Amino acid sequence: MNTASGEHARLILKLSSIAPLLQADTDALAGLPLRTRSLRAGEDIVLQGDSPTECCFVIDGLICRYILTSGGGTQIVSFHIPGDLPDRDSLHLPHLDHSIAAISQARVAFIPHEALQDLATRFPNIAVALWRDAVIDAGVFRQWLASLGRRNAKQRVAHLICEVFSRMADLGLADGDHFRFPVTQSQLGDALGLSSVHINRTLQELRAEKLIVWNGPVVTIPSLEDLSEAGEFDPSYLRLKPLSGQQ
Amino acid sequence: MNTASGEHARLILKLSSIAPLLQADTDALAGLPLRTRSLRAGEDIVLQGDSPTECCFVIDGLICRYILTSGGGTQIVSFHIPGDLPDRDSLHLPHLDHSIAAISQARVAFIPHEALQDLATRFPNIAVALWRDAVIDAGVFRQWLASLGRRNAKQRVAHLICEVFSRMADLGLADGDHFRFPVTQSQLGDALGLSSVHINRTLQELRAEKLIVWNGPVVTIPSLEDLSEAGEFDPSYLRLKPLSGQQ
DNA sequence: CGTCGTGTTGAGGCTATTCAAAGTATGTGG
DNA sequence: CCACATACTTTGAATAGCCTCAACACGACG
Repeated sequence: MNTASGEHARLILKLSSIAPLLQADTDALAGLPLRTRSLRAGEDIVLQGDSPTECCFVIDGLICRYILTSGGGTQIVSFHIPGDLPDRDSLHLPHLDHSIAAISQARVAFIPHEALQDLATRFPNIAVALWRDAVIDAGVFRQWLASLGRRNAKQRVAHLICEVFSRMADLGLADGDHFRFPVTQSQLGDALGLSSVHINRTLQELRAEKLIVWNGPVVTIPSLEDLSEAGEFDPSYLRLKPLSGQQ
Repeated sequence: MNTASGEHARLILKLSSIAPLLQADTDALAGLPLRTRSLRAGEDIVLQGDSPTECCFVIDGLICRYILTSGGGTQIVSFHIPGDLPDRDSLHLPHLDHSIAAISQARVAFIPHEALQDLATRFPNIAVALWRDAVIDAGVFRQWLASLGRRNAKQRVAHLICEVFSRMADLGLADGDHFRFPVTQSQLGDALGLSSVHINRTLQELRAEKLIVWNGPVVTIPSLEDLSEAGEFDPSYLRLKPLSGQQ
């Protein structure tokens, strides 16, 4: 009925990589109304406390979710790359407990809650894909908790770089040993619970040890093995098990 | 068909508080095979790396999930009270990225993955309840991240106490202004990314300011308002919005 | 009675912070 | 093409928060 545009194709690709979808499922997804929007770097998409009526789907660029503390601090709780649905949970939340913003220049598409909710109700496979997507998210949160709670600055940076690289490589968004990660050192600090000054010194150490090369927005990882060891990174938490008893 | 035992009733109560269930849904839940087990304090239930074939449901006592770092550190990533399904996500994970253990003496029930998966497939309302349960979990993770990343020791302790108290009060497990929270100071440190020594001093401060009273396993909160302010705690992230377009 | 787990206290040290300033792009308007 | 503004990185110095190590107190328990 509806020819899938590039955006629809990307969404279908993403969800079908999480849970197996049938023709009927992908057809339904292809018919979703999408409203695309371009964003400047730093622009907010949804604010803490909002009750959005749409879900945001990342087409291009880097997006983050963050929480403001009353002392004026910022805690970035996740980074989102093309294919992600940063506020998938807003389907169920009365008020967002966090804001969503574009880190770099970005392009996103908005999907009305109603439409997505409707699909999730009528197409169980789609609901399962969204649910399972949330499960991966939770695994990432747990690893971040382990970083902020029990890893030192060098390990935190190394772990984060490994995580983002792995997720990008998975979707074909990395180019060999390097990838675009256009964050400032201050944003890195806000993600890892450190000051920008300390991030700067930690990056210098990592560079001196040839564990990373950071050129503008491009990060190069000479040896993923070495960096993984430095950040005690084990990628298994990023992958789901194949569905049993379904398909 | 099957008369719901106390355990089944508790599970049904919990899930129906998250998403509306119909008679058919609750009947199906009442028929779930449950294997109960008693645990000593400190006993592990599932280990990091395991591939459990059952989900664990908390009937009584305090349970936690934790991650071990290679340096020997422990990061507790969540506490679980009666009614919780600590390893609900194991339905989708090939290998657990964390361990689960009993903090206090506890009683849990195990539900085979197969049976729960089957119910989720056949009864969409049950799948939605489980999914939404995962969404709350994620909100709690985000708040923990904000604590570990951007709040000081006193705020972290205050926030955690408020969170656990609120969750318990919600389920009728708190008694007025006090509740059972049988954690050691060392475990508190492992949850909040602090040393037990520093937890000890922080608790002394909070006691001196009459923000908490800690008597053995029982915590009393003289003024929830004051403690919430000290921990910049806002309970709204613990609650879901009512489902629209479904019932 | 000794042992173990837990809470408490002190001293010293390290990690990371804050404040401050200077250096380096990059862009903008005249 | 220069003057200027803005954003980000880098460096230094002083300080604070939290950690580690160590010791001791106390109750529970075999």
